[in-house]
Amino acid sequence: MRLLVVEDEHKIAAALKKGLEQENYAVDLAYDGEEGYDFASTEDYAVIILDLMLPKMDGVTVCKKLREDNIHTPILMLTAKGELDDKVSGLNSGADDYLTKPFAFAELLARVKALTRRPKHTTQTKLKVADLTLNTNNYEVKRNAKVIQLSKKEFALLEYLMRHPNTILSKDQIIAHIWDYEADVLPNTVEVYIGYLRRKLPNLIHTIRGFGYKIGEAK
Amino acid sequence: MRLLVVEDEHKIAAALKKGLEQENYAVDLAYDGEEGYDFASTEDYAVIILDLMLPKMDGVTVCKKLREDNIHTPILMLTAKGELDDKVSGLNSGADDYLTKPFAFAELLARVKALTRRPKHTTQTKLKVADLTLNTNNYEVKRNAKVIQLSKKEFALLEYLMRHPNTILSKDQIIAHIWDYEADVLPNTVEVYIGYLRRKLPNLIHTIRGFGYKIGEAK
DNA sequence: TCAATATCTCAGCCAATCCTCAGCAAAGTG
DNA sequence: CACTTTGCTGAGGATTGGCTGAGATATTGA
Repeated sequence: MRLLVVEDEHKIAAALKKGLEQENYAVDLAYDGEEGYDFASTEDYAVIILDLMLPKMDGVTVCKKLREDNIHTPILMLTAKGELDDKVSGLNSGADDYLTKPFAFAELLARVKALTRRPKHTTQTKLKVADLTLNTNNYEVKRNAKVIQLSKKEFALLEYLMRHPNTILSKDQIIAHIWDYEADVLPNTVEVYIGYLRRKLPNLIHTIRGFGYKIGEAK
Repeated sequence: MRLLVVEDEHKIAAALKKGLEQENYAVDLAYDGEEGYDFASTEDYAVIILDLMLPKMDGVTVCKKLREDNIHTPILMLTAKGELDDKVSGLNSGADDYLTKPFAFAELLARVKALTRRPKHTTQTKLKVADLTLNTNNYEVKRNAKVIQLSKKEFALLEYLMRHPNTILSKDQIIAHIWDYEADVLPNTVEVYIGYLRRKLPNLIHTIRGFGYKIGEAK
């Protein structure tokens, strides 16, 4: 599935491209409004991720022009913090959803998935690994019918692990996925959260020294 | 595929050129920022490998100027250790990825491949030799469906051997590829690691006395 | 507002891993 | 065979990676 990211901050653009490609999307980048508009009106995208503040042509204008051209590709608008009015104008201009910076990548991914409208059975909302289930609709984690209480971060980490079974996820990947791009947390923080999860869910998360972590049945 | 390396330390520049050429890239070298900028804006490269600290014009400036000229060639920025802020400024200036010195050549190669975005099926992630498979996605090594545990260095060495089947790799080549250029390890270290691998994976790695090692079926 | 909870860092510990060394084995040479 | 060169391997010290308890700071909720 092909996505367009229109974002002038290269750091963010590069991070999104990398993350989305890991999730098997094909990603095109545009660095200003005009370029974004050109791409969007030439190519056929599943979703357009569009920053609000852009050089040459701002997001709202891009959005409006596309809608005038009868291009109804779903648009996810990125707005800087505190620009609440912009949210409104973003939605009025024809955007389908918005996200406030700084956001965690996992957050963006969830919205993109919602917009691609993969019917429910494709976007897994009930994840299962061994005797553990995680429901992303009601944020409930159960092990053998017993509910486990998790904090927000613990839940996000567990969800990420469970969405990538049989995959080793490095601490850096985990940080890039769970924390927002301004956060700058230490790898040790991941170790600590893995520790928390293991206390509540023993024998499920495995360390692969030098590489990262992996979830799965006891070996 | 043509690459540009902009690096003032001749030792590193030469090592990169040599290694990349062995991987069938054509490599141009530039030794300062101005020269690098000239090359980059004249020729057409698949990726630009750009040191941050450079005489005449630093990497960030080169990067910014190129982007202003609307040259969006993927840039891999090399930053010295401990210059964490530089990472940020590197990405903000328009670089697509960065690598902290000192790095192992294998590391750089992986990033270059990621940036040229040879789609997944072109960059082999599942290597196979005889009854042995190595998966670079989940770092899993299997022999006849049986998982073999390897340390990081062991894995890197095995991957290098498997990526060059029917090729004799000398100890020096192995050192240049797996260890970073500051490491300066003895050839004997390679012998030791070959020994470790042989213990875990008997009858696969062959010594060609005087030349090096080669992986393959028992002869 | 105050207490409970959550987030994140830090320092110290332990164990796996890395790498060197020295002695031995095997191969090559006259 | 004697001698040299090259490779192999067990032992062990140094280094690194990962885990955890303690605590400082931020956030939430009564």
